[in-house]
Amino acid sequence: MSTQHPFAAPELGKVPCSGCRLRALCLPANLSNWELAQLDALVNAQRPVARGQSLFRAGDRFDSLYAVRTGFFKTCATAEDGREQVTGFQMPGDLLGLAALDAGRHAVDAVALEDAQVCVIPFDSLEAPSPGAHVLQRQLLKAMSRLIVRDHGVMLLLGSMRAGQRLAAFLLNLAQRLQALGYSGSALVLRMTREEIGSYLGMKEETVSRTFTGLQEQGLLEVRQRELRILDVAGLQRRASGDVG
Amino acid sequence: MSTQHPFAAPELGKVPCSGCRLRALCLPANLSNWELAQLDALVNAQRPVARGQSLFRAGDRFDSLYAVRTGFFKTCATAEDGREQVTGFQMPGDLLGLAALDAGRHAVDAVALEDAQVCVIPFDSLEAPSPGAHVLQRQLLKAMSRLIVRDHGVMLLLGSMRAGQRLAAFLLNLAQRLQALGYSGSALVLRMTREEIGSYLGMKEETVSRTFTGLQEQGLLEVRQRELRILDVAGLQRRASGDVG
DNA sequence: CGCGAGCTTGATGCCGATCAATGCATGTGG
DNA sequence: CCACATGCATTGATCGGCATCAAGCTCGCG
Repeated sequence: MSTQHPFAAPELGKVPCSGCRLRALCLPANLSNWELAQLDALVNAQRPVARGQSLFRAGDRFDSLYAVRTGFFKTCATAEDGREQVTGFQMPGDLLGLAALDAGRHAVDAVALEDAQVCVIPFDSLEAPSPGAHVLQRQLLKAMSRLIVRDHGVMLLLGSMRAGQRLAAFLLNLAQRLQALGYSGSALVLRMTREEIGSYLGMKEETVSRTFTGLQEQGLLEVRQRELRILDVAGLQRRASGDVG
Repeated sequence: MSTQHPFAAPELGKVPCSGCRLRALCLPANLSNWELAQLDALVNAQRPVARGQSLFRAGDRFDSLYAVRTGFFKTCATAEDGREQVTGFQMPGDLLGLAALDAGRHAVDAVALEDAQVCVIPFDSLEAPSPGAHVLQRQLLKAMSRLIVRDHGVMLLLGSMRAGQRLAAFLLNLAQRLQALGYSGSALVLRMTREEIGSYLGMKEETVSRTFTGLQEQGLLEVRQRELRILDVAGLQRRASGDVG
C-alpha cells in the first residue's frame, strides 16, 4: 500500500529505540534507561514510504505520529484557495504530524522526497496515563517547542530577508542539520527541487536558480544540479546576515 | 492597578480556572470537573504587567508559562544581527512562553501592549508525574499544536501573499479571535502600531498605512487611527484570497 | 534516441522599500 | 493654557529587487 514494490510488507521488523542509531537525536534524547524502556513500549514498528508517496495528507484522521528513520520528507500546507507552501523539510530524527494533535486531523501533507522509513507512534500512547505516556509527552512538548522556535526563524526569514540572505540561511541550516546526523557539513545533495526550495523560502524557482548562480559567482559555494559544496561557511554566514545586498 | 504604581503587589489574588470567564477558551477547555480540579491546583495566582513592560525577554530562564487573562501582548523574535520581528499577538486565553520549553530559556520577548494580567503556571507543574501534570501536558500539547498550525498560516501568508491580502487576512483573523472572546466581530481597536503590524506581516509601516487607505477606498473597512470597523467581511475575504491585486 | 521534468538565463514591468515631508494626537513643562 | 516636543500615521516621489513571461539547456529514463 505504501510502496511501489509489490512484495514490500506494510510494516517491517521493529528496531527498538534503545538500539537506534538516532537515539541521541530523536525522541529518546536525554532519557534514562528506564525512561527509554517506557518509550520503547509505545513505539510501533517501522513503515516504508516510497519516494513521491504521501505518509499522510491534510485532512486525514490523525492516529499516529511518525519519526523519520531514513529518507527525507517535505510538509506542505494548503490554503483554502489552493495555494501551496512547503512548511518544512524533515530528515532522520525529525518528527512528523505534530500539527495534527490539536484538531485530530492532519494539517499538512507529508511527502517523501526519497525512499524513506518512519517509526510509528500510535496516538493512543498519549492518552492513557501510563508512565510511558508521561515520558513521551514530555519529549513531545520539547520537540514541539523546538519546532515552534524553528518556525519563528522561518517567519523572520520570510518577513525581513532578501533572496540572497534567505537562501544562504537555508543552506547553512540544512548543512548544520546534516552534519548533526554525521554527514559532511560542506558537501551535500539537495533532496528537493528548486521549486520546493522556493516555496519554502517564499520565492520563485527562477529566483532560487539565479541566487544560486550569484552565490557561486561570489565563490561562496559550488552547485551543479542537486550537488552542493559549501566553500566559504563564514562568507555564507555574513551573507545570511545581510552583509551584501 | 499595574506595576507602574509603587504600591502594586507583584501578585494579586487567585481566581480559580474553574471560575474563570475564559474557561472554555484557555487551558481548561473541554476538561471534566475532575480534570479541572487537577489543573486548578497547578496554576498560581495572577500577575499584572503594565503597558510597555516585558513579561519575559529572550534568553531569560524559563520557570513558568503564562496565560493571558486580560490585556494584549506581542511576542518578538530577535535575530543574531539585531533584526526584530513580531511573531504573534496574544489576547485573553492565549498562552505565552511555549517556545521556551525546549531550551529552558525564553526564545522571544513578550511585551504587554496594554495593561494586562496573566496567570502563572510554574514549570515544576510539568515535571512531577502527577495526574495534574498529565492533564496539563495534554492540554499544552494541543495548545502548541494549535500554535504550530497558526504559524504555518503565517508562513503561507508571508511566503505567497501580496500586501493587500496579508493585511486583509490579518484583520479577519484578529476580528474572529476577538469575536470568540465575546467582542464585536466588526468594530475593534487595534492594540498595536502600524509598525508592529508591518513587522508581523513582513511589510513596512508606510505600506501598512497605504494598504489601510486602499482597503478603505474600496469600501471594505473604515479606519481612523487605531479604531477599525469592518464594513464588508465577504469582500475582505475575497481580497485575502487574492481576488484583486 | 527522444521525451519530459527540472534547471538556467534573459527581458520587462510592477509592487513595495526607501527617502522625505507633513499631519495628527498626546503629554509635558513653563 | 499655550508652546513645544514626541511618537505615530499618512501621503508623495523615486528606485530597485523580484515576479513574470519566454526561451533554451541538461540530464535521467523509457
